Amino acid sequence: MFVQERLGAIETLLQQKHRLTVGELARHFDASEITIRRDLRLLEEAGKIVRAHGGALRINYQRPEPGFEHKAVDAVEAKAAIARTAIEELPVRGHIFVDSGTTCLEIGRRLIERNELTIVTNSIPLLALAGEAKARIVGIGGEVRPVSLALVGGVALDWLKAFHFDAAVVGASGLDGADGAFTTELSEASVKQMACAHAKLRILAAHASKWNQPASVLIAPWGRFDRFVTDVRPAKADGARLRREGVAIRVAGLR
Amino acid sequence: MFVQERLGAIETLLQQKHRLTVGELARHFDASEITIRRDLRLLEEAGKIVRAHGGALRINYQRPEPGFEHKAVDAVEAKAAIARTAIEELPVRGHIFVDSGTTCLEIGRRLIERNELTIVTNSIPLLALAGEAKARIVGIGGEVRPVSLALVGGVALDWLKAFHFDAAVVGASGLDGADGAFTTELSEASVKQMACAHAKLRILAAHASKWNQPASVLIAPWGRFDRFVTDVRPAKADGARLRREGVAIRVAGLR
DNA sequence: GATCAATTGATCATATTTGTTCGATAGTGA
DNA sequence: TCACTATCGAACAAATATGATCAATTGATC
Repeated sequence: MFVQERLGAIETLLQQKHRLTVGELARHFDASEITIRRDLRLLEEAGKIVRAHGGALRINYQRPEPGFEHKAVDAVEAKAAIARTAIEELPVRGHIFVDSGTTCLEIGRRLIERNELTIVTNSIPLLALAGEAKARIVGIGGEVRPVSLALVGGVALDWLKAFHFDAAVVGASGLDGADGAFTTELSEASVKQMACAHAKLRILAAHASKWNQPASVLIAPWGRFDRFVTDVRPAKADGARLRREGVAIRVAGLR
Repeated sequence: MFVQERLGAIETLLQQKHRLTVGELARHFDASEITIRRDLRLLEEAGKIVRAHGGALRINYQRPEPGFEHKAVDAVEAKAAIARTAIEELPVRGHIFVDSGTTCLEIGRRLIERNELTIVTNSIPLLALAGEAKARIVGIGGEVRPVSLALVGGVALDWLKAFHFDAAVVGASGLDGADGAFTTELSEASVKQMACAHAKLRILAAHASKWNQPASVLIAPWGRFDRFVTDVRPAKADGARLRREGVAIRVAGLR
C-alpha cells in the first residue's frame, strides 16, 4: 500500500468516525504504530486533521449538539431585528401564543409592552418578565425542559386545546426548503403544533443560520405557516418553495 | 478519550446545564478531579468558560430571575435558615408542591438538589432554576401575577386538582394567632388552599415578621397545617394556640 | 548482481497525560 | 469573628505515547 493511499484512507475514515486512535489505524492497515504516526504528522502538517495524544480528530470536529445559548449570544442583533419585524405582523389586542427559544423571547420582550394583549407562553424566561409587563401573561403548565426552560408535556397540550389564539409565534431549530420547520424534541414540537392548530395567524420566526441544520422532529410543513420572519433573504429555491406553499416571507430590516 | 474531546464535551455540557461541578464531571468522564480541573483551566484560559470554586459556569450565564431579586434581599439570612429547617421536614422522593414567595423560593432552591423528587410549583423564579436542577420540575399553568411572579387563577386551580402531593409547602403574608395564615390576594389564597387540600403533609413556612401583619384573605386556619416553620419562637399565647390546634412548630436554628 | 532511494519497523530516551498526596486556600455555618 | 469542611494546585510518580535514530526491506536502475 502506498503512503498516499493510506493518507487518503485515513481522511476518509475520519469523515465517518470523527476520532481514530493510532492503535486502531495500525491494526486497520496492518502497519506499525510509528508508521501511522508519521502519516498523522503529514496529515496534520497539511491541515487535514487535528492530532491528539493517542490518535487524531476530524478537523471540523464539532461537539455533539450545537447548543442553545452559544448561538444565542452571537446572533443577538439579528434576533432583535427579527423581533422588530415580527411584532409588526402581530395584533395589538387579543390573545397571542409565544413560543420558547431566544428568538421568540426577543419578540415576547417587545410584545409585553402592549397593554391590551394577553400573551400565552411556555417560555419561563418570558414569564419571568411579567413583572415589567403591561400585557397580561399566562403560562401554560407542564414539565420544565431544563435545556430550553420551556414547559412541555401532555398536560400542557391538553391545556392548549382549550385555547384559541389570534396569533401564534413559534421558533425552530432547523429549516428545510423541502420539508418545513424542525425542532430537536418531540415534546417541544407537540406544543408548537398544538399552538399553531389553535391560532388564526401562524408565524414562524427563525434566524437564517437554521437553514439545513439537522433537527429530528418536524414541527410542520411550510404550508401550515402564514408568515416566515427571518433575517436573511432565503435562497432562491427555498424562497420559491415557500411562496408556492402560501407562506409570506418577511426579511428583517428590508420588509 | 482524547483531551480535545473532553474539552469539547465539557463545553457542550455547560451549554445545557449553566453550571457543572468538578465532581459531576469527574464521574461523567470517569476521570480524576485533578484532571477535570486541568481541563477547566485550559477552557478558562481559552475564554470558553468561567471557573468557580467547585466547578465551572457558562461564560455568559445570566441569572434567570430579573426584577425579583431586589425583594428577596429582605431577611435573607432568616429565610435561608427557615429553608434549611424546612427541607429537613420534607421527603427526599415523591411529589412536593412549593408555593411562590421568597421564603418558599429558598426552600425550592435547596429541594431541586434532590434527584428523586418531582417539584410542582406556581413560582416562576423557581421554574427558572430548572436549568440547574436535579429534581424534575413541573409548572402549573395560569395567569401570571406580576407582583409576585406567581401563576394563579382558574386554570391553575384546575391543574392542581389533578395532582396529589406527598407534601405541600406554602408561604403567607400574614399570621394571626387567633385565626391562621393570611395572604393579600384571593387568587393566591385559592392556589395555596388547593395545594394543601391535595397534600398529605402541609407545611407553612413564614418569617416571624409576618405575625399580626394585616392581610385580607384567610388561607386556612391553623389546624389545616401539620407544621409551621419559622425563625423566631412564637409568643407564648400563639405557640399554645398552635399546639392546641395540632400544629408542630419548628424554629429554624433551634429545632 | 550491485547500488541507491524510499519506506518501514525496532529501540530507546523523552513528552505527555493522568492520578496521588499533601499543604494552602476559599467558602460555610456558628 | 472563629473553626470546620471542601476545594484547589504544586510536586511527585506511573503509565503511556511520541519521535529520533538506525537497521531492514523493497523496488528501480544501471
